[in-house]
Order: sequence, then structure tokens, then C-alpha cells
Amino acid sequence: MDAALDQALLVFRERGYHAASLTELGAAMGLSSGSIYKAFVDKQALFRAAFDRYTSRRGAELRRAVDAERTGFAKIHAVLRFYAAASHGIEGRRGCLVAGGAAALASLDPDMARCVTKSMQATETLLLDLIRLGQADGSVPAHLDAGTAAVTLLCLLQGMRIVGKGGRTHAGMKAVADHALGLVAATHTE
Amino acid sequence: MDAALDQALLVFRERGYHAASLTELGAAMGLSSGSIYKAFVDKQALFRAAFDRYTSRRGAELRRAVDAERTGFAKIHAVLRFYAAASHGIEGRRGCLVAGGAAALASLDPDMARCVTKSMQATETLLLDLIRLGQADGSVPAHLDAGTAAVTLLCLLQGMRIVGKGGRTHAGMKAVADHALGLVAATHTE
DNA sequence: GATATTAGGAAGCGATCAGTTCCGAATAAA
DNA sequence: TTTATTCGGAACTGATCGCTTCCTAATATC
Repeated sequence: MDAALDQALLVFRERGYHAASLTELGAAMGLSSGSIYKAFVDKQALFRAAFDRYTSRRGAELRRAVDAERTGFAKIHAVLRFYAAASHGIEGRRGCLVAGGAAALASLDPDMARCVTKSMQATETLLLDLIRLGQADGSVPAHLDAGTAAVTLLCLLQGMRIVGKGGRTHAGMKAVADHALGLVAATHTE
Repeated sequence: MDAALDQALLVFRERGYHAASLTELGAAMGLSSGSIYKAFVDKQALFRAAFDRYTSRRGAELRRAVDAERTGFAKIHAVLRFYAAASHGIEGRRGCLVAGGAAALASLDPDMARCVTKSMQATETLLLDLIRLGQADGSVPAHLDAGTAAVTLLCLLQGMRIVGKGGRTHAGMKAVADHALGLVAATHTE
């Protein structure tokens, strides 16, 4: 059953909510449309279930990558590398439910839209916490505006997912992730 | 007639290609569906016409903003400010056809997909040229990998458009744009 | 082994999709 | 004034949308 949800997830990620038809979803899940509606109430609920599964799993993996590092700066680097790994090749082409959902925000049901924005806010909050941690442990310059830096990083991460849909190499995206560290490093200006 | 195209543009930007129905487009354009098909061949052609109009106009505005500055660094700053201005409030919520198209790339017709990727490559090329110009005039550090920096900026710009769909303030986005200049400024490391 | 209870699938539901046909009104030509 | 020509709209097409109903087969209960 969860396996079927994973298949639906792939369809939603690759095609988006509106372009993913029940026929397509059923074919991927190996289920007829009747069975889908037995297990999940409707298409929106199916999306929400897939979305929740996606964000909770990705969130756990991200947290593990972050926890493996010690300084705030290194943790931010880990986040950037994590997104770089997801933004290239086939996985990159599949795309991100959050970024894709945000792009289609205006055409989503209010409930689903709230899910998407909440998920993005969670990422922003994580970044903000890591920046403040870095400023506390001295790995990130204290003069940085933490809020602005967090939003800037958030934009960059979401942008990596969008640009990654067009097909990028892992090396290229890793280079972007490393380069983006300049956003939370000391600068000559100031 | 071009006025009708502008109205269709708004619908496509806000709802995306698949969620924008002919009914909705017709209502916005003040045209019945029959008239739409008389003027444009089909929905794809209408999208392409709207897309071309959007990219050419936005491209011209962007070029004007870039040309107003002298150094490569200042030109890049102008690009960032240009995107910040488009990524907040109502205009931000309307979103960007290129970013939205890229997010839905896999569910787009090959022809339309090619348009979208080409448009994004054009932006990347512009950024690359500006970085090289800055390195030539001394406003951007010579040790930067220009290609990587260009992709990083591209990710950030597209991300601003995505994040901007959720509703941001102009001040917040301007702060992001200014902060992002750190990507093409000298750093202590190295 | 007989009886509930469920899981999944085939077939069909109205609604809406993109796209077409045809007709009337307005303009232009004569 | 009459005749073409064009422009836009009402009404319709087949296909597909999300969704429902009903039936069958398998499992669980006793």
C-alpha cells in the first residue's frame, strides 16, 4: 500500500498535480481507479498523502545529513549538498513536490496550498536556525542578517530544484552548492 | 488582439498551462472559445504566443535595466533587483512563465519544453556574460569560476520567482537581491 | 464448512476538457 | 442599396476528466 503511494509520488513529482490523471496514477500504482478511491478519498487526499510521505521522508534524510555535521556553517553546507544531490540527473528531472507545488500554488486547493507553504516555511525556519547556530559557534559571520540570509538560501535551494528539472550534472550542482556557501561566509564589504 | 494575449498571459502565469482551461482563458480574454481557435490554432499555440510575448517584453525590460549600469558587478546587481521587483506582492503571486514552465517541464509538449529551456539558457548566458564582463573590468573577482557563478545566480533568480509566489514583501526581496551579491564578491577564503 | 467482511476491478456516471461547425452581425466594396 | 467578406459567438463534438456503483473473489470468523 505504501509502495503504491511511492509510485503515485513519482507521477505527481514528474507531472505535477493537474497534469497527473487518475488513469496515469492508477497505472503507476497498479490499481484501478475504483480501488484508489477506496483507499484514498479523492485525488486531493491522495496528493496530500503522497505529499506528507514525501516531506516527512525527505525531512528525515535532511535532518540526518544536518546532524552529521557540527558547526552551523558545515550544517548549511550539508543542506546545500543534499539539495545538489537531488537536483541532477533522473532524480532532478523528477523534481520536487514542494517547489512544483509552490509554482502551481494559485491553482491548488487552499488545503493543499497551505501544506505547500507550511513545508517551505519549515525549510526556511531550519535554515534560519542553522545560521543562528553558526553565528553562535562563530562559523558564520555575526554581522549577517540571519533572516535575509535564510530567505536567500531558501530561494537558492528551490531554484536548484527548478533548474535541476532541465537536466544538470551532479558535479555542476555540487559546484553550485559549494559556491553558494559564499552567502554565509565573511565578505570584504561591511 | 495583443491586449487579449496579455490577459491570457495572466491566466497562464497564475494557473500554469494545464490548470488554465479554455473557458478561463476565454473569460479573461473576453473571447469565446471559437474565436480563440480562429485567432490562434490551438491551446499550445496560444501558450507559445503568450510565452514569446512574455519573454521578449521581459527580456527587453531586463536589458534596459542592465544597460543602465556600467560595471559587470553593477549590471548583475540590476538583474537581481529586477527579479526582486517581480517576486513580491501581486506580481510575485502571478509568477513567472519560465519558472512555472520549468517546474512542469515533463508534462509539457516537446516544442513548448524546448521554448522554456531555451529561455532559461538565455538567462544563464546573460549572467555568464555579465560575470565575465565584471571580471574584465575588475568589479568581479577573477578567481571565480564564471560558469558556476552563473548557474548559481540562475538558481537564485528562479528560486526568487518560486518563493515569491507565496507572497513576499518588496523590502524582503530587495534584501535577498543585495545579499546575493555576495556570490560575485570577493571572499576571505582563498 | 457456512457466513461475514473486506479488497480490488469492470463498467458507467455527469461534468468538463480541448477543439469544431455554423450562423448572424458588422464592415467594406461596388 | 446590394453584395462580399470578415469577425466573433452560440451550440455542439468526441474524448477524457474525477468519481461512483456494483459485483466478484479472497480472506477472516465462527
